[in-house]
Amino acid sequence: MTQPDATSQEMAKSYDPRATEDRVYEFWERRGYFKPRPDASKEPFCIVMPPPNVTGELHVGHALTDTVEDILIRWHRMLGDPTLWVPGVDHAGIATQNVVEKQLAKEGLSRHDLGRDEFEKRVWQWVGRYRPIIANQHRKLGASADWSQEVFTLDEGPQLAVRTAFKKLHDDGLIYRGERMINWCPRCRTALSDLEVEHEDQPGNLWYIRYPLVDGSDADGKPHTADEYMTVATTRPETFVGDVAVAVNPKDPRYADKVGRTVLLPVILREIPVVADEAIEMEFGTGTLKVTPGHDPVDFEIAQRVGLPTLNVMNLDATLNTEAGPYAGMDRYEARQVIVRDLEELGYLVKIEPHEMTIGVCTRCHTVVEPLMSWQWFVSMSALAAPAIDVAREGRIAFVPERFEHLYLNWMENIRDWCVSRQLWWGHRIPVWYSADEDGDRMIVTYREHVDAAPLVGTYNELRAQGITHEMIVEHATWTGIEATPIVSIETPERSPTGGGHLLQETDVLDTWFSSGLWPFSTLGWPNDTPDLKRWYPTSVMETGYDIIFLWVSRMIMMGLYCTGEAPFSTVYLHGTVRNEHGQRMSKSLGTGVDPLDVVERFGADAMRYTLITSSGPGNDMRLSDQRVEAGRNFANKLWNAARFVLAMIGEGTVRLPDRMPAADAPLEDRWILSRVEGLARSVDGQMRKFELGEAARQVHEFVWAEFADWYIEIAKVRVRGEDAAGPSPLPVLAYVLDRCLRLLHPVMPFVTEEIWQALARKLDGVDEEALIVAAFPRGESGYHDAAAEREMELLIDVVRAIRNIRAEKKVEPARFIEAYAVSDEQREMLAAGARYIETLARVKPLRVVAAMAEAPRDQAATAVLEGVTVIVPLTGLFDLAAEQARLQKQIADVEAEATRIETKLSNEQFRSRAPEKIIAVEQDRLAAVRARLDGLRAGLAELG
RNA sequence: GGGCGAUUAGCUCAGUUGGUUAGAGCGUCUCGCUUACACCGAGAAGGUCGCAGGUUCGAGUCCUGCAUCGCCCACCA
Repeated sequence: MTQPDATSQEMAKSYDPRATEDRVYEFWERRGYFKPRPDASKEPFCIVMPPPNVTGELHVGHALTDTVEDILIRWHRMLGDPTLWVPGVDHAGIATQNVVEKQLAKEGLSRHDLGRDEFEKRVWQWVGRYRPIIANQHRKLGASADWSQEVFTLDEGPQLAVRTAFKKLHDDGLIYRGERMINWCPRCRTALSDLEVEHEDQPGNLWYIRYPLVDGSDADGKPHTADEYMTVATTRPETFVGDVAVAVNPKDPRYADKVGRTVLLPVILREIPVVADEAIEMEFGTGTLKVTPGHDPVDFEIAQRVGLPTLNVMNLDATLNTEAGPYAGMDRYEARQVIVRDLEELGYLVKIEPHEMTIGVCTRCHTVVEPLMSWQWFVSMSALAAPAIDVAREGRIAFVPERFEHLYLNWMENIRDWCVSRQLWWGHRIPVWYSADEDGDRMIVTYREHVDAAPLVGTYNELRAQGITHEMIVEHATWTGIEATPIVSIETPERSPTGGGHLLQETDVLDTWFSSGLWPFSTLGWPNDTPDLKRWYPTSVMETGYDIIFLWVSRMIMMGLYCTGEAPFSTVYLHGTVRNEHGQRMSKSLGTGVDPLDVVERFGADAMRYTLITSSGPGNDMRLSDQRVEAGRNFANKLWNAARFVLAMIGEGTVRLPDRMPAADAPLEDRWILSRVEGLARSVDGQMRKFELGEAARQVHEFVWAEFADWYIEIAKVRVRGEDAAGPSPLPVLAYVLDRCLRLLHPVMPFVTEEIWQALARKLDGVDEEALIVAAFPRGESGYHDAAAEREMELLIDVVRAIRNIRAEKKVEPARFIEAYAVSDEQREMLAAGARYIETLARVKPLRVVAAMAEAPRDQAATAVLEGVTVIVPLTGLFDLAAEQARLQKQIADVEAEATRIETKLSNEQFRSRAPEKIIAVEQDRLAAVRARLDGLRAGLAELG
């Protein structure tokens, strides 16, 4: 077998990710390991990657996504499941349009200067630049995705999927066009869905304005105002020009006699009625609401209930329109100032109170959003939501962590229709056409040939009558077929069904999340019944951040069920938000971001992956700091050096791995480490199945460092170097355990493990796998479990620790060998066998294993009492009687407290009668052990005098 | 106004069905350049598990209330 041109050279003293990662990745990719390997007998495992926006480079949130998904993918690949990870990129309509517009602005251009076609070309150039950058970044992170399957949301396939889904929804009556109150971003100049509006708390004012009540009319027919007023409280005085009524609560006695009368709007001099509606809170302000149905959703509803007209007083750029009389043309905030000033001058402003309020802003540009009436396309949600609620309730889709299911259900149960049309140029153009020949008078066209020229607005026929050709309209205009009949078609129609040939495609595009909702199956070929779709759909796991459950996850579930009849995935795994070390959200503009590639450059991808996956539990936010990544890097280095040692031991030869349970007379430490690594594999398997990926990684870390490196390797050194190297070689076990560790760790730290494994595998007999990435993942089914070995070894370790502890406390020079005794009856044989390890590891020479205290010197000796063994360390010259007494007394106090605790528990009748027998037995055993230790400690103290 | 999460060692976090004396990393202290690793090794110190009740033989873990912080949802102008 070949290897990744890798470790033919000597292993460096410390692991260098930069010298490894790109080469190893290239090896995997060249060998085609990322492509699924078919195995009809196994259940396929498929993840479709959440497509990052083409707006720019990956941030650390993407690194977490890649890490989690790559761990799952690599794990399943190693389990032998046919495994596919589909990568992709999102066109991100509004976001990408904004970045490209910003770029244009630097050249002093707007998109209108270029025109729609040219602008789209510019965006495609942007895409062409960033797609490879993004793909390369995924590679740097180690993502083992099948790059031959990479999809862009504006590729042919997804385009067809979008048109097909739109058509199906429309034909089923689930997409409709209508004039509704929507969120409008005056800067992006487009409608937004409710989810694209962020709510911010802002200090504002409550302006109290009084409207004079009308009392009959003057001789000239103009309304005559009485010296009575209705005072309203508003946060938006500028909208008073759009008021159509003043509303009070029908139960409010203060205003009962006013309902039915009219008031006169100052300045505008429009007479509007006083109406009653339950929605008015009597306690708020004056209990009187000015009703502005054109610019407030609550007011709109009131107007609908009471039967009042809607008045739009704003242009799409948030300046006031001609309805605003003297204020026409002013920006909304300028108008606010002028209007407040005017009202004050005219004596209509009663007072101003500071008032905290929440305000909606555009997610993309943070401009304050304007609620206004507009013709848009909507998806009717309730019918789509019902089955999507069922799949979660019935457990056909599982949420990890579970708590997010409630969040999902709560939102789904209160779902509202989705405004899907966007007045943008970048995106999936709505597959709707209007027939100019037939509906020319029912289409409003906005024609603009030059940017600086004011647009011409009229019906299609009116513009044609002015000499503007159909082609010019197609090129330079936007239009909306307000009352025209939409022709919905998957393919571009040649002519309308009734014959008209001048067709104009709807100029709006779809919300980016519309195509995102189709992602799990549009990437696999839907609507065509492709082999990929058959094989991989429904997918296995959808992994993404909990912050887009509504925006994305819910829509995939609804659209998946609707379009394919199946839930698009069986598990939703949600990760948290990665913050910087100060707990701040990452933000490019605030400069609080962490560049994942920079972290990879400094510490290596493995270190970052280990850190990301172990830094918090599933669904929880985390903080990423250099300090933590350093720990990950250190771990990679530790593993590297452990491997370096093992490989050096093996030298030029090869090793045959153990293939059966070690015999009972095999060395204790062999039986111990084999049992431990077996238990580790079983535990990791369990954690992985529960999606506790971080816990799995931590466990391997703990094992590699604190058991394999600290103890087994140290003991193996003694075995290999001792003069009595006649015993069995530790090499097979050393190699075997290292191999297990590499396999278990590979999904988390793929680079360093593959690099080491390639070097190791060449020295192993009986390994027929060609690369770790496709090697079998251990599941702890080798049958090496040995509880007795684990217990005995633990005791041996405790003996070493006890001696080290005494040495440190008594300040014995580190290099000096001292004499020590291990007194034990039952464990004599085991201690004798392990004596040479204890001697080396604790710097003891000699260790005398004796059966009774009488055989050990008691004068000027420190004592440590363990379970079944007492350690005696003679300290002639270094001994301090008082210190030793104090040491023993402290230990006695601790152990006595423990004994008392257990005694109390065991003498409790309730405990004895109600606790399970197993627990009682455990407590009894513990008490016996603690008492034995206590006896030993007391005897030791007594002997000191 | 609802909902969710967090609160465990100086710091950042684990602790997944309730059951030994609650763990890790980093930091701190004392030693040690011992031929895998100073990105290391040995030893140590450090925690009333936010507060108050409750359930239980037994609670960091379950229940109730409260506090602080954070997030999400929501039409009080």
